[in-house]
Amino acid sequence: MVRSDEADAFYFGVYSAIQEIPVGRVTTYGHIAALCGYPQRPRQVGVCLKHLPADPSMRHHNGNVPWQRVINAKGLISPRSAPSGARNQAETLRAEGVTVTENAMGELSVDFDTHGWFPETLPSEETSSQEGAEG
DNA sequence: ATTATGACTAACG
DNA sequence: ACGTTAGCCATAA
Repeated sequence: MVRSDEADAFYFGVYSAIQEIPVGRVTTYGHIAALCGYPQRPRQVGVCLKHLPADPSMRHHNGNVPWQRVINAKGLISPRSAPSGARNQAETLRAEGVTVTENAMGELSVDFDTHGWFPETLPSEETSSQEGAEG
């Protein structure tokens, strides 16, 4: 299933970057895209995730990609993953220690200041790692 | 081949 | 603060 070298590299980069997200942290589609060297293609990150199983509990796929730690730039869990996928995603995040709150409109929100993970580069690419929530 | 859609986001009004 | 517009491009029809 070789789409193209470039696309394949993008997929690989996306999955790799997501796997670098620590337990109890979340980041955004745009940030994953940027880490892969494609800051203008956050949508494609969503496309990559769509290829993964909808059930985060089974995570028996492609290299255990913890896609539940990827949310949108507004700090909300993308409600389109499945009929109740966002709900399921929220439960999985809570199991990892992430505080997920629900708005009056039923939107599932995560506080970036508490759980955000936005390194400038992949920790694996750095000789020394630094991280922390910024505000 | 083209048209439409979408797990997105920054910019603009 | 909120809706609209523009950019992106893999998938699906």
